[in-house]
Amino acid sequence: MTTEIEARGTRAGRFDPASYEQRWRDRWEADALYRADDDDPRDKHYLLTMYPYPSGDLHIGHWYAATGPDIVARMRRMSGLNVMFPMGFDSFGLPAENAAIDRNVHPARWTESNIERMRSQFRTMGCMFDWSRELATSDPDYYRWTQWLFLQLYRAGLAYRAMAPVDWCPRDQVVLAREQVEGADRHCWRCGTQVVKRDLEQWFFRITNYADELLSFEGMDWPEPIRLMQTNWIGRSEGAEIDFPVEADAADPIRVFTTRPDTIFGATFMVLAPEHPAVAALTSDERRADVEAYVATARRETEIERMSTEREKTGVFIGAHAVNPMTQERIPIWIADYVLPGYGTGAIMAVPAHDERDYEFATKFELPIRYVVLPAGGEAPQGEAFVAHTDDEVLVDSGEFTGMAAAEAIGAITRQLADLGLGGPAVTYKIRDWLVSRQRYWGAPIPIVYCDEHGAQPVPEDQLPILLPEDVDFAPTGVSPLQSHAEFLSGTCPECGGRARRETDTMDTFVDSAWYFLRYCSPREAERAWDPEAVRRWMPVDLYTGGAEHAVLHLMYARFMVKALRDLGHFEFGEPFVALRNQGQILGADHQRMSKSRGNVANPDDLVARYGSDTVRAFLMFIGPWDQGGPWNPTGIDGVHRFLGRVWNATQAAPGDRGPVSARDIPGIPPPSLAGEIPGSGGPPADRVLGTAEELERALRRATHVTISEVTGDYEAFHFNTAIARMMELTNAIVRARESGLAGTDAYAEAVDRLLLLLAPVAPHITEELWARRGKAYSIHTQPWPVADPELARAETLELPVQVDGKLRDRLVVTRDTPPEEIERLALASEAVQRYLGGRAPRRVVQIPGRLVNVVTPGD
RNA sequence: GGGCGAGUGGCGGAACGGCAGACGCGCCGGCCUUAGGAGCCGGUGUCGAGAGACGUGCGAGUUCGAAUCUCGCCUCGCCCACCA
Repeated sequence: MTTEIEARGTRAGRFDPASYEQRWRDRWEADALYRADDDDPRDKHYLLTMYPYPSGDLHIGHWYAATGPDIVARMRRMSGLNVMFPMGFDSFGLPAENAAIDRNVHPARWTESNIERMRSQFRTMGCMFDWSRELATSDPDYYRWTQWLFLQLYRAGLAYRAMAPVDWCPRDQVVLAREQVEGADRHCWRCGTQVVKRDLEQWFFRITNYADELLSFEGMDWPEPIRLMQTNWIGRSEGAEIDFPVEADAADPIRVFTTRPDTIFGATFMVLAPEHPAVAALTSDERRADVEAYVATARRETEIERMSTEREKTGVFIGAHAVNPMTQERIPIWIADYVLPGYGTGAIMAVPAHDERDYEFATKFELPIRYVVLPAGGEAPQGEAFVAHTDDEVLVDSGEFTGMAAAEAIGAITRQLADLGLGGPAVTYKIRDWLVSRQRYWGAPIPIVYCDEHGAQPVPEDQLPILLPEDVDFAPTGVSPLQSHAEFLSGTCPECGGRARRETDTMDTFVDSAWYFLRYCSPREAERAWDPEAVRRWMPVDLYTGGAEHAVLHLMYARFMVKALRDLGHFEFGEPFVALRNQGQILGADHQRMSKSRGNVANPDDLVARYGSDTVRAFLMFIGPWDQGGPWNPTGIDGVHRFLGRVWNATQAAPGDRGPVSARDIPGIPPPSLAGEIPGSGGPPADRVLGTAEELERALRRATHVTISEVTGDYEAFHFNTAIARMMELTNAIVRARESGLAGTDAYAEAVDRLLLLLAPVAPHITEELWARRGKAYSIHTQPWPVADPELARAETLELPVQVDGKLRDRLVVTRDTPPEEIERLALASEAVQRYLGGRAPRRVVQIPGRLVNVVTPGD
């Protein structure tokens, strides 16, 4: 059902989106209007928006996310670029398997039907997706190459297998990557269940090799918050590794990592992680029972309990001593779970005077606290650690280094330790290698077999893909359903040709998405993952858009993958995404994240059926800044629909159509009461004054060219809401112009044509329809982008605000070339200004040319 | 606890250090109508009859001039969180 907007005073047809939207989409499809041609001579432009998981239905958030980049893609194409804007589906993943368990439908069938539904919903949006490049990661033609990629990384030593304590989701029965464990309570990113630790043999990608390179964002136009999050996640710390000799005979020294080697004279004890390999050997007989009990407790604890800062420090003395290499002092060795096994060396020198955690521990267990760094001339604080790290700290009580500035001492002490062969400068990172094994069915099988004789062996590339069998049992048992599939399990060792057992884990779906942008370049390539020529042509992605929630997941994995493949010689570039923009998230009406379980998912289908696709697109882009998002509220969509209705009417005015006249509301025409007059001198009422026809046309052209300039800038900056506001203003000006009898003039035609071109990226259907109705050549979407003429955009008169002491008191209308002395004279002559000046001379008159005048009174 | 970001009418939101509230919703009044839940026209920050005064979370500061810059505080959101 369509709202009718009466076409007053015109012979235009009804504004009825249902009558043309589908028709134009069919035409674009038939003409392959949006297909990106590899051989196009124009400059390439690769614009990508993150592909969705095929969850079932396209919701309002998908529309919101896709419309923004679609607008930019369309504008850039009209600006003369050969734009590729592909779309596909991230179709491996757990929900498909859960659907299989819950509803007894095979994941493949469930995924296929979801893709089909979402593809058709996507098409109603009227985006310029190049569907000829569509891909789905669960397609064997795709995951064959995901497996191939695994083998490339394996051969390069970037994929390895290790026993590791891993985060395990007890509900989804699957291992998670560190990046997939969220929040203070350490819950699963997917289902929210608290994770537990498990020791398992797992496959890892060596992303830590690229930690330093991933810290560099040089030449990348990425949002600052994303860069910060990645930087913090990588967590580079510079400091020193220091060996502490152990008293026991024949024991190796214990190596610690510290960022504050300048505090070593205050190291009064050592703490090892309970898991530290030296613990068992160093523990004295009389302490062994306590130590073993503590280690066992620590092992049983969940990550949550262990990581809590609130919790009181615990630990035990292991009955051994080390020697502080600087003081030669004998210091006790403790174990405590606040020292983490996976970071640094898993052991610390404890400096309670200068570390809050060590301070708390020392206080509880009555260990000595010695201040060795203090503010210049300051005193040791009472009852707390001194952790500040500023420029004016000096060492005290530190032997030969006493009196040295702390910043300097860091280097000096590290050097001396290095000279003594007791360590040296070191760098550590928080980031861990990427755990890619998943004990699940619906993913790309890891292409490895295990031979009794030859161990883990890569599957030869010519045997790819390793296909997922269809006939499996989907009960969630904690092991992959593939483990009970005899036929799948049996493989052949490439070394000896003997029987080998297949790896049954599949790959994290983030492996799939770490390279899909490469596949889009040559999606039908049968013999290779990609055609190097096509990748050279299209990559890197010029502009990538998507949600900020992928800051440390997908976006970092994709960067890693590209750097690894570059180093393997597959291409030259080292970054996949030159520019990145994040859309905000559309929340449910209840301000919560939209989810089926909350029942707050807004579906656009009803709105599209009622208002048409263009109105929904324009409304979504109008509600606020695109990068901000917000709770979904369809109130106000009528206003946007009305706007398109006014466009419909205004653009179809026949010569001679006119209505009541009001020059007042055309932007650029100053209120006539002020024009050319001394302010305050009065004049005829605004709404009865007419400009001449020539003046009205000039004003309309000015409005047109100002709008071209502003809308172009707004689109480039992703400020779609203000761009639409500007087009609403131009539309209102055109409606007024028609009422003034301008329909049929060149200025009117120019305004209408430019408005349609500017609006085309936001509302592709109505603009195509109106373009055709105006007898213009198909398609509006291949027309050149309008360019503003600065000469026409410039107003010949200026309206200057006149302030007194910074407060607006009057306005001055002057011609552009009025000299400053004249402006000052007019300002001072103003009645309002005189009132505030009270006969006194101004202390000062500030003029910002073309902006305003501020008269400063002498004051009291 | 740390880092980042945001607080503007009844609502969504505008505003290179220079006219606060663009544009739209809603509301009020009018027109047109058998009718109006359509459409069109006008009004709409708050207080005040008015002139005018006051207004961008709170408090200071810089400036001729601050929603915008600086400092402190409050509230909300996101990310990280015993990372030595």
